[in-house]
Amino acid sequence: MQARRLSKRSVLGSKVNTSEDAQDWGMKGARKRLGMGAVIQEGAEKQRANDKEEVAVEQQRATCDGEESVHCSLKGTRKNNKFVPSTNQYLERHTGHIASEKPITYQAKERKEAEFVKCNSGKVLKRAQDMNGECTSSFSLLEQKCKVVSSSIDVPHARIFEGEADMDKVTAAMVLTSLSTSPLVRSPPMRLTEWLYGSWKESGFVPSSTSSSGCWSWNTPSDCSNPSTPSPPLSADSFRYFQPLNYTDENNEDADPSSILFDEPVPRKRKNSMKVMFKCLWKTCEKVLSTSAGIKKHIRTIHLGHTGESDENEGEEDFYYTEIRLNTDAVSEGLRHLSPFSQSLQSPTFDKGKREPMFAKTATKSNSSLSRSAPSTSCLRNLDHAYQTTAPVKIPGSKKVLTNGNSIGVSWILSPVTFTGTSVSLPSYTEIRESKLPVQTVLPSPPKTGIGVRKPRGEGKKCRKVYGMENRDKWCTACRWKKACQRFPD
DNA sequence: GGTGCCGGGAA
DNA sequence: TTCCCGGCACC
Repeated sequence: MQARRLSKRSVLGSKVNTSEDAQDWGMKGARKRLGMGAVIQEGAEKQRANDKEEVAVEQQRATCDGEESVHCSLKGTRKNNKFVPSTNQYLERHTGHIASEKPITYQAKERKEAEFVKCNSGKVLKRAQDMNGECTSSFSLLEQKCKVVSSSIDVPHARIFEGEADMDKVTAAMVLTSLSTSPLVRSPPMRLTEWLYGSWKESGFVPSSTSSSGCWSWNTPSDCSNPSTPSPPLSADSFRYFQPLNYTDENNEDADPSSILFDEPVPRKRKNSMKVMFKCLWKTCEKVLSTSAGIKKHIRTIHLGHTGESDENEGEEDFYYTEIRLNTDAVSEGLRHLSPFSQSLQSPTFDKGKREPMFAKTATKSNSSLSRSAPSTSCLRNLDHAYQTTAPVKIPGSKKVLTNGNSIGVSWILSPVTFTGTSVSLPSYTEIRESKLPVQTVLPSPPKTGIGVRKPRGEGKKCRKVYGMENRDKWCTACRWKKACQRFPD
């Protein structure tokens, strides 16, 4: 039975709340909320199916200002179409998983009556009850602009089989009738990692026979005004779900709600081939937002724990995010792969999971020192023994002019050549691209016969020949020290 | 072999 | 930094 119920949930939902979770919670019924349209038609006749109280797991969606929404799997009870989440469920706000059923560490995050919990690992948890749609008002007070939307998650082909609407739809219909307002309806969120790993299409989810409807819907008992609009199906166009949900994003104009509210997705206007996103570099945090303001707010709020809008530590969050460019331009893509910055940003070997915030900070802060110190080593050496500098090294694929101090190619080209002995990891931050690297003019080397070839012996007489071994004390210091003669230089 | 001097060690 | 020297390349 359990499996049957669980199977009703969407793929995305099943990722959020696995059947294992349900077992652990002793769940007797995991209900999926379904498309509203069909529910309204068949709601009454199956109302009684919801009259009994049962342990349930609700999947809900919370969308907060400046953040992508998260799917929450709440454990609780259901009676008369009212879902009452169990108390003391603390949800990890990014995944929606229940991270704890006990408060961990109360931080100074209290806003109004709700609890805002931050555990030692840095995760910010929120009590499940506050995430519940029925607690929208208090949650809104808590998060101010936050909206909490209860929803299940869509299955693309659900609308095809709307005729098979079943009890679950009825349930949704019943809830609908109690709704009076609704938050802005958003498309189902899809986290970057989930999208990348294709959990949606590759999880092998097959709708059960009891419910083939996979429409994702929203069900906020007290906060619903656009109740019956089915969401667009996930498809190849689901790339657009990269666009994080952010109510206050200034750049959100391309996240046209109308394209989400209706069946047929409106093709997103394409300003150019590049889509710049901002990715949180906090350990284990994969958050990607479309604007720097959004990611800053995310970092400030979630990771740094800054509650207000104070300027305290202003700018610190800059160290914890990076810019990524989601492009559709293959040419520029190839070019960027030549850059270490791009590589560090996009290379699959870039281990984001191991990136520590402090590393990011250090790397960025060392930016200036890096650009100061490392190349200066080269310069010093060039100045010290300019006559014996090694031959110019060709960098395949590089056509950068070394005399351009602002070019990002400078450090890149110099690093493998002159950073000998010490591996220098270049920070992968946007700032370095824009920072004014010290002008690093590589001194032109005189013609050489080859690397490591000594300078031709000078023709002029040296102290040794002039004064002879007998008068060694008359030699110049360099000659006495078997260095290049300073008295009779070539 | 003589010479110039680079590279590196010791104080 | 100064002093010294092994060792290499050039003549």
